[in-house]
Amino acid sequence: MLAIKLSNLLPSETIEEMNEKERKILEAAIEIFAEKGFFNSSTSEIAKKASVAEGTIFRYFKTKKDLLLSILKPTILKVIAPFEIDKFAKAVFHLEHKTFEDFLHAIIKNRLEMVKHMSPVFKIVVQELPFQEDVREQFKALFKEKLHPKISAVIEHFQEKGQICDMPTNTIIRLIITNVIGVVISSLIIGNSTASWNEEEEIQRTVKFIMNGLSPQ
Amino acid sequence: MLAIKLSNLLPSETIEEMNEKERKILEAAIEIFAEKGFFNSSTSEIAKKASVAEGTIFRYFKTKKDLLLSILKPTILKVIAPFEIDKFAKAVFHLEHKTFEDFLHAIIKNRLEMVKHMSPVFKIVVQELPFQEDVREQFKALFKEKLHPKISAVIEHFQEKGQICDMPTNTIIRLIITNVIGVVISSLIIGNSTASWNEEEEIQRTVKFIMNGLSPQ
Amino acid sequence: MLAIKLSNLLPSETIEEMNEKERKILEAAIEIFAEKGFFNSSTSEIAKKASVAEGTIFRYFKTKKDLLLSILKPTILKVIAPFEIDKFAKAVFHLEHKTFEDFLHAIIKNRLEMVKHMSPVFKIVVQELPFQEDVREQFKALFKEKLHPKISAVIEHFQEKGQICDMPTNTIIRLIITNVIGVVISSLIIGNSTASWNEEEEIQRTVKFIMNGLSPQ
Amino acid sequence: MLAIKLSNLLPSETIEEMNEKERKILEAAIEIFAEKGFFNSSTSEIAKKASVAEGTIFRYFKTKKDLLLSILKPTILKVIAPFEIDKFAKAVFHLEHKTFEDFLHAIIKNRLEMVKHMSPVFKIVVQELPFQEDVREQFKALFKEKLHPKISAVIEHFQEKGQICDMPTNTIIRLIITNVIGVVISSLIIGNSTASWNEEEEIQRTVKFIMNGLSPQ
DNA sequence: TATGAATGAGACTTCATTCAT
DNA sequence: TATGAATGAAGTCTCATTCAT
Repeated sequence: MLAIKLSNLLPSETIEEMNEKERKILEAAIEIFAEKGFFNSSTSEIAKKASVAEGTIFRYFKTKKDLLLSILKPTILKVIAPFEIDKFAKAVFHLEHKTFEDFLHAIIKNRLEMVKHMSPVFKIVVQELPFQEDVREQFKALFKEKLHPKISAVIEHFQEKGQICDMPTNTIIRLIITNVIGVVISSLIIGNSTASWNEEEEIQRTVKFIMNGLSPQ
Repeated sequence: MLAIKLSNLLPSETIEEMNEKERKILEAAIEIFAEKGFFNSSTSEIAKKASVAEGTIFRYFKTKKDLLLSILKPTILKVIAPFEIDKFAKAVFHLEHKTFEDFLHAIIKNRLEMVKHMSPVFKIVVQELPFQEDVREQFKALFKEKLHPKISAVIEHFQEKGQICDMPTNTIIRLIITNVIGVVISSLIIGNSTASWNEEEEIQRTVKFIMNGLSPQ
Repeated sequence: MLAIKLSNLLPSETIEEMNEKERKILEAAIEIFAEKGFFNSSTSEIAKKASVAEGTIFRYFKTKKDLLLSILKPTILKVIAPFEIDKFAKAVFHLEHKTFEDFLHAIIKNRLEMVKHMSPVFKIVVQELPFQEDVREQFKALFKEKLHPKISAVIEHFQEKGQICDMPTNTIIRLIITNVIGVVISSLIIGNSTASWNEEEEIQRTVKFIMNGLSPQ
Repeated sequence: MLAIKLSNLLPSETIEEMNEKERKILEAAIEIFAEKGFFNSSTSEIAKKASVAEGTIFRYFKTKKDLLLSILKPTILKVIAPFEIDKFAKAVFHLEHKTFEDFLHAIIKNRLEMVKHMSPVFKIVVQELPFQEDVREQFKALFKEKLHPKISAVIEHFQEKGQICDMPTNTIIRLIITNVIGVVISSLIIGNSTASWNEEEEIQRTVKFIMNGLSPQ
C-alpha cells in the first residue's frame, strides 16, 4: 500500500485549491483504479478508503467517470507539457550546445523519472486509454499540435548537422518514441522484479543502439 | 462487422473438439469483448449474438470470466507457439542459410501478419492483460521457458558469426522485441488511419535501423 | 385494500397475453400508485406487494416510468374508445330512435359505470396527467380526432331536430362534458362518504338541468 | 418567467410577519413546485433561486413538505375566504339589489380573476391535493362551515323570490360549482392555447345555460 | 442568524448466475 | 442438452436534512 502523493501526480496549483476531502477522494481513487481498473472499482470502496461518505464523492465529481477524467486529463497534460516548459524544453532550444546523444539521454532519463514518480496514475492511463476514446483523441491532438512539431524540429536540426541519417522524419520519430517507451516499460516490468537490471547501463545501451541505428550512412 | 474465424484465433485442436454452440458463443464473445471491453459486455448480449440462450453460455463456461480466459489463454499460447512449431521455427533452425537481416524481416512480417489476422482477440489481450495477473504470469513463464531460450540461441549464433555486436543478449532481445512490437502497434494505430503509411518501407527501415543499431563496432 | 381486477382496467386481449408475474406487478403498481402517487412509490415496494424480486419488474417494464405508462395508456384509450366501438356507440348511430335526453342519460350512466369499475386506475390518471406531458398530448389528440367529431355530429343532429338551442357547438360540448365530469366526480367524492347521495336522482336532475340549459329559446 | 407577487397568493397578514429570506424562499418554491411538481423539485434548486443557503430553508420550514403546506394552506384559505370578507361578500349581503344572473356573473368573474392572479399556486394546489389528505380534509371542513351555509342562503333567497326552480339546494350548489369550475378550467386549458376563445362570451353563455337550467318549471 | 459541506438512506437499474422445465 | 424466467446483490447517483462554524 504505497502512500500516494498527489504532488507527484497533479499540477501543484490544482492541488492547492483542493480541500482535504477532495484530495483524499482523489488519492483513494487513484490507488483503487490502479489496482483493480476503473470498471472493477466501486464508488463505495473509494469512499471507504477515503474515509468519506459515498455521497461526498459526488459533491466533488459529478459522476464516477468524471472522477476518472479528473485523474487522466491532468496526467496526459503532464506527459505532454514538459516538452514545452521545463528544463527539458530549454535543452531543445539550446541545441547548438548539445549533441544528439545528449538529447536522447536527457529524454529517456526525464521520461523514466516522470513515470516512476507517478507510477499508479501512469498505470491507470495505460489501462484506461483503450476504453476512453475522448481522452485518446485529446492525447492525439496534443501530440500532433505540441509535441510532434518540437521533436520534428530537433530531428531536422540534427539531420542538418549531419548527426542523423536522412530517413523520413516521421519514421525517425516513431523509432525514437518506440525505444523510449521500450526502456520505460522494461524498467517498470523488469526493473521491479529482477535484480540484474542495471538501469543506467540499459539507458546507455539504448542510447548507443539508437545512435547507431540512426547514424548517417 | 468482420466475420470472425476462430481458426485464425485458436489452435485448431481446440476448435475441433468444440461443438457448434460453444464455437458460436466464443465467436460472439470475442467480437463483443473487443468492441466494448470485458466489463461493458453483458452475457445476454453475447447470448443474443451467438443465437443461444443465456443459460447455455454457463453450460460451456463456468462464469463470464471463464469465458474471457477461454479466449485469452489459447491466444497467448498462439503468440508464443509459432516459435516452436510453424514455418517460422524452421527458419530459426536453418540459420546457416540465413542472415540476421532475413531473420529480422521474417519475424516482423510474421508477427504483423498474425496480429492482423487476430486483431479482435489481440485487442482483447492488450485490454485485459493489465487486469489478469494469472494470465500475465502464465505469459511470463511461457516466455521464459519457450521463447527466450530460442531467441537467445539465435542472437548468440549471429554474434558468433560476427553479424551482431556483443551487447548482453538480454539487452539485445529487449531491443529487438521493443522494435518489433513498435512496428506492429504503429501499423495498427497509424496504418489504419493514415494514407501515407507504407508498410513494406517501414518494415525495411525498421530492419535497417535495428541492423545498424546492433552492428559490431 | 380493495382487490383489483385487471379485467376491469385493461383490454382483455392485453391481459390474456400477460403471464402471472406481469399481472401481479401491474396490479401491485396500480394499487400503490393510486395510494401514494407515482413519485412517492418505490419499485421495491411494488416488488414486495407483487411478491416478486425487484429485478423482475424490469424484465417486464423497461423503467419505472414505463410501468406507469403501461397503466395510463390503455386507460386513456379505454376512456376514449367506447365512443367508437361499444353499445354506447350504437346509441349514437341510431339517433333517430333516441331523444337528446336519452343520449345524456346514457352518456352519464356509461361514464359513471366505467369510472367506478376502474376507480384506482382513474385516480392514477387524474393524479399523473399534470406531470406526464406526453400522455396529456396523446389524450388531447385522441379527443380531437375521435371523440370531438362524434359528439359534434350528435349535437348538430339534435340542433337540426330543434331539441337544442343554437349555441356554438364547442360551447355546448364544453358544457356537457363539464356536467358529465361534474356528476362523476361528485359521485366519487360525495357518493362514497355521504348517505344522502341518491345517484339515480342526481343523474335525473343533472339531465334535466342540461336539457333546460340547452333548450331552444 | 413571471415575477411572482406573494401578495397575490397569500393573505397579507401572513406576508407582513415574514422576513425577506422567508418570503424569497416561498416565492422560489412556488415557482419551482408549479413548474416541476413537488417531488421533482429539489431544495437545493429552491435555495439557489431564492439566493439563500440550503440550510436556511430548514430554518424557516421544518421539512420540504412543510414548505409545501405553507403554500397550500393559505391558498385554500384564500379560495374560501373571499366569500366572507371582500367585496364579493358584500354583494351577497345586498341580494335585494341583485338578480340571480348578476350573482352568477359576479361569482364566475371573481373566481376566474382569482385563479388567473394566482395561477402557479393554483397549479400546485390542483397537483398536490390528491396526495395531501389533511389539506383536503381541512378544505372540506372549511367548505362545510363557511362556504356552504352562505351559498345555501343565497340559493334559498332566490328560490323564495321565484328566480330558481325548487331542486334540492345541495344539488343546485353542486351544479353551480361544477359549472363555475368548468369555465375556470376551460379558460385555463383552452383560453391559453386557442385564439378563438372569447372569454366574456363564454361567461355569458355559461350564465345563460345555468339560468335556463335552473329556471322554475 | 445564516451557511454549505457532509451525510447516508434509499432510489432506480443492471446483470451474472441459477434452476425448473 | 438447452432454455430463459427469475433472482437479488451490487452498482451509481440524488437529495432532504444536519450541524459545526
